[in-house]
Amino acid sequence: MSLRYAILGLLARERLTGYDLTKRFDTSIGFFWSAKHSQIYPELAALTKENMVTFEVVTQTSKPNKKVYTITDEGRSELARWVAEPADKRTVKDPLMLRTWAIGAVDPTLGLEHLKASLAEAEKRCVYFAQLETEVRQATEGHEDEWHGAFLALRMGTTQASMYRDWLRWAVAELTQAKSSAAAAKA
Amino acid sequence: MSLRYAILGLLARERLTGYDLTKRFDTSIGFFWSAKHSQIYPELAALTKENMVTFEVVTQTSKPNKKVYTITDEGRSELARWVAEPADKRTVKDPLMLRTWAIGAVDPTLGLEHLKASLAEAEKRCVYFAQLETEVRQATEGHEDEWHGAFLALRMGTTQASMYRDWLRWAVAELTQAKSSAAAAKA
DNA sequence: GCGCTCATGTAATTGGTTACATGATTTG
DNA sequence: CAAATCATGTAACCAATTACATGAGCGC
Repeated sequence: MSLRYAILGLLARERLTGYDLTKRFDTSIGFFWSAKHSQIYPELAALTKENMVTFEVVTQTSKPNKKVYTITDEGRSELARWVAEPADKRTVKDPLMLRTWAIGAVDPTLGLEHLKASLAEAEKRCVYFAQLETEVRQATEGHEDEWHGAFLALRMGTTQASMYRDWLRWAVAELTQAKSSAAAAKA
Repeated sequence: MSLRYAILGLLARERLTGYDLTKRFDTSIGFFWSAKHSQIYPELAALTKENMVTFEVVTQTSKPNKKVYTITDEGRSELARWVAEPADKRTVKDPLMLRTWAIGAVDPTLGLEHLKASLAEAEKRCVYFAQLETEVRQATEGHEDEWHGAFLALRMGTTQASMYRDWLRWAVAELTQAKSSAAAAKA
């Protein structure tokens, strides 16, 4: 039941289409909440039925028509009510960590290439978050209060990304060393 | 389909019951993979049918009987095959971050108490991970190779926990300050 | 011509949580 | 005497992913 609040939270700041929302869940806020379009469209329909949001159809010529959603007062107060509630525990599903955890049980040198690939992605992610942070900061100048929570969350994203990158660097170095010393032991 | 590999990974190191596995998912490896007993028992039944694991019934007097599961050679090679595959992206669902992100859109001072409560939990988590790391390190002395991956993963857990705690400390300080300056502006 | 972006939806399936069900033993 | 621990399972429900479906315009 949190997806609807994620949507309301986004719509409380901007008027967006289902397609826009999907992109947000895929990029910026994706590091703490994600969803696919197949989940978003039905939820928007439900929110419309409950008068939490309304939409306006915008006809376009060179692109498909779209529905631009706006949060209602009712939606806004429902969001406020929810924000004040205690939060559930966070859940993480990290397949890379699961694999890393298991490698020792099988072959300590396995999967090093995949780890390197993940490191490359993690580096990109760091750059992305650094950019995002400065962008958002500039775009919201003069409205710091309103965006305070968003900054706090973004900071977490940036920190998390660089921590993950650092871990990967270290893990790659560790396993590379383990591999070479294993090779030396054989020779 | 990753749950089965999480189970196989655990069973590759120890012989465990469904109950034991549930506890593992709830504590140690819970920070990168979690599951409830209602998901674990059926999966163990499926793995047994596919000859990935076998079990032995241990009759107990003062406690209910239990089934101790052992990984088979087939299970072990299936695990090895899976470890070498590229990993899916990790997904995070963090309701606290979602709420924090939204607070500015409503009332920047809302939910501070919950954040403080989360901080208290985060502090405990840090202590727990620090303990776990030294425990595992001692328990596995002389088998460092076999446990290398587990250490790498554990390190991530410890780092993540302290990063999360640091963020919460900072966020609490930020919001406390914002609250007091808002009160001063009114007076 | 091939794939990408924009744009919205539904259907089928898998993954995961909550609740139901039972019961002896230990600890506060 | 109430609550937690040990121990296993099923059923109902909700959440989420993958696949199905459509279609115009744009860049390479």
